[in-house]
Amino acid sequence: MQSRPAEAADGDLPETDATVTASRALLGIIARSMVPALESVSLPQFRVLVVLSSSGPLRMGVLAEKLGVTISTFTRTADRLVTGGWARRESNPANRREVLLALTDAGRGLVNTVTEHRRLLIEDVLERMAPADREHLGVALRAFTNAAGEPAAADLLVLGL
Amino acid sequence: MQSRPAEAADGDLPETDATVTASRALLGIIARSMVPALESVSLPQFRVLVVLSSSGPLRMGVLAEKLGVTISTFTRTADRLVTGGWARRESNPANRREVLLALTDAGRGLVNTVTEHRRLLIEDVLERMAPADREHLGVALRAFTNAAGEPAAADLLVLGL
DNA sequence: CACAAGCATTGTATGCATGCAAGTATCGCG
DNA sequence: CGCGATACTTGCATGCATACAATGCTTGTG
Repeated sequence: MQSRPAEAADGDLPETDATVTASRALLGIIARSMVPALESVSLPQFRVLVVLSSSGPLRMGVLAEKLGVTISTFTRTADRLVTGGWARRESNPANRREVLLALTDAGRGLVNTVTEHRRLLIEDVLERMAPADREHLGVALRAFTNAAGEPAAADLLVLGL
Repeated sequence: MQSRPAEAADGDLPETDATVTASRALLGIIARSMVPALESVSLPQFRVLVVLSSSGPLRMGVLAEKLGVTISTFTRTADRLVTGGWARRESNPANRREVLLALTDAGRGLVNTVTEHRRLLIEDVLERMAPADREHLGVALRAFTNAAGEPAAADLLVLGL
């Protein structure tokens, strides 16, 4: 019934457990940082805001593609974001059949709030660590990130960021 | 437009960036590990399975409470899980107005698959790190987890685990 | 035993996400 | 200039999540 720490299988590294556990802590932080935003917009909607905030205005079709939904689906999502005041439709003067979706200040603010909140929470934890541990963590995490490679953007979007 | 690494505010620790970045890598892993499961059940449904897998059978009301939804909402969710073969309703002989929800083997298997997949992905990354970095990571992550404290179960549930 | 309290399911209704198919406006090429 | 291709939007339909109110058993207590 319980999730025992696995009977130390063959290839098991002793660090695996620590990492799995830490990932839960980190997840808790990430989740907590998103709660306020999710009271304003849905997860799929928030994903759109995140994408826009790191890319700038994009065409409807491109966004639909990035999010892995059909264009028609995305049209409604965009409708809701626009209605909510989080995003704005802009027409491209150079090609009037294209519609660009852009963040409003409110939309950008929502994403920034989450990002900053998350930073604060993480910093909070770091500040409670011994300086030596903290330094080691910095070095080791860089190595970890390196070894992990770029998380496919699509993967991250599964969970909304 | 871009998410600049913040203009090195006052209290900023140099490790914050590394941690934020690593958290993205970790999130990518977690997300990827869940993708297969999410093709079978929805996120809210998966959360139920996760809770059950670490607690054993629970009463409907308790589960609804844990998930932060009304009992009526949860009844339907349970319906879907039962229909899908992931969970089973059991009546408590000792108190026949109570209904327990329990994982089926399929349900337990689904959760285990995700957990194991996640472990594998993490181990994969760790194996690509220099042994020294890996050791440091282990030590430092334990300290991090410690400093972070137990992530409130409710927080974790926001993202489905 | 009768009745209030406890526990879950059902009826009803809303909103979001999603997709297929049809419709509309615009562009670009011949 | 006209017609096929592009880029979105709309109509229509489904499924999930959600909640409030009403209903139906069960328990426990007086």
